[in-house]
Amino acid sequence: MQLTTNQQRVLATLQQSSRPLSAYKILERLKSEGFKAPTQIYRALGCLAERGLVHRLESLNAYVRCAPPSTEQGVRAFAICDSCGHVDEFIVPSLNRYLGTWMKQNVFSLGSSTIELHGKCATCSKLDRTSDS
Amino acid sequence: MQLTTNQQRVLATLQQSSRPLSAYKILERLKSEGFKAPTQIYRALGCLAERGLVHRLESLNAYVRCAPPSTEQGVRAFAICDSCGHVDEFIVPSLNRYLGTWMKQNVFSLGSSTIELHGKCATCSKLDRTSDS
DNA sequence: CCCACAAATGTTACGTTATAACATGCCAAA
DNA sequence: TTTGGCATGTTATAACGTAACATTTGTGGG
Repeated sequence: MQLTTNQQRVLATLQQSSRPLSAYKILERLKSEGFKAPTQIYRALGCLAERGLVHRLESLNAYVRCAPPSTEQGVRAFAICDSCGHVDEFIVPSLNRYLGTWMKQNVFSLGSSTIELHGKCATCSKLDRTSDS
Repeated sequence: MQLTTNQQRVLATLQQSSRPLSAYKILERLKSEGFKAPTQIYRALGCLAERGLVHRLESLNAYVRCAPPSTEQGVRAFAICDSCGHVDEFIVPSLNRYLGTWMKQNVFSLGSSTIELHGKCATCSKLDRTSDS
C-alpha cells in the first residue's frame, strides 16, 4: 500500500533531518503545512514504524528514518553520537549466537529488541582531539 | 556513603515489586509515607542510579532494582517479559567482540549502552502452551 | 549554646511526551 | 446515491520529567 500524504510528510521531515526528531519537533516543522495536533504526528509515525520505515529511539524519545527491512539476518542496533546527534544503524548479525546461551538457559522467547549505543562518532572524536590543549 | 531515608524508601519499593515501576507508580505507593511530588522520587532515583542500584528501562519508562556493579566484564542487558512484567538482568560478556567489528570500522567510542529484550519468560510461555486449544 | 553553612527535603509550577475519545471529510463499492 | 470504511481533524487529558525556589535538618566553629 502507498503512504498517505501525512505519512509522506512526516517521513520526509525525518529524512531531511541529520538527527532524530521528537514527535513535537516534527509537529513544529509541519505546522506550516497545516498540522495542528500531536495525534496527527503519532498516527503517521505509528504506520511508518509498522512498515519499518522509521524507528523510535527509546533512549531519546525520538524518531529516525531507518533502513527498510533487509534480508540480512539479525537485529537492528543504533549507534547514537551524543555530540552531534548522528545516528548510525547497523545489524547485529546474530544476537542468538551471543545471547543464545543465556536465552536457552532461561527459555526466553524473544519478541523485539532495543539496542542503542551512546558515545561519540568518528568526526566528533577527532574534533575533541584537535581541540585538546 | 549511606542512603538517605527517601532513597531507602524508593529502593525498598522497587525491591518489593515483582515488576518495573514508573516514577509515578512509586510516588503513589509512597504517598502514604508523606511523599507528595514527583521531584522527590526522581531525585532518589537519580542517586540510586548513580550508585548502580536501580536501572531505568528506556523502553518502559520504568525503573527496576538491579544487581550491584559486578566485577564481571561486560555490558548490562535486560530481558523483559511482556506478559508478566518480570525482568531478568544479565551481562553481555563482551559487546566489543560482537559489535567490535562495526565499532572499529566506524570508530565509535562507546559511552553507555541500552540493551532491552522484549518477549516471554519461561513461565508465561508454558502457560500459553497449556491453555492452547 | 548559637550561628553559619551545607545537604537533604519539600513545594509549586511548568515543560515534554503520548493517547483517548469523538467529529468530520473523502472515496469507493453496492 | 447511499453506505461503510478509513484517513484526518480536533479537543482534552494522561503520563513522564525537570526547574526554581523555600524550608528543614544536622554538623562543625565561634
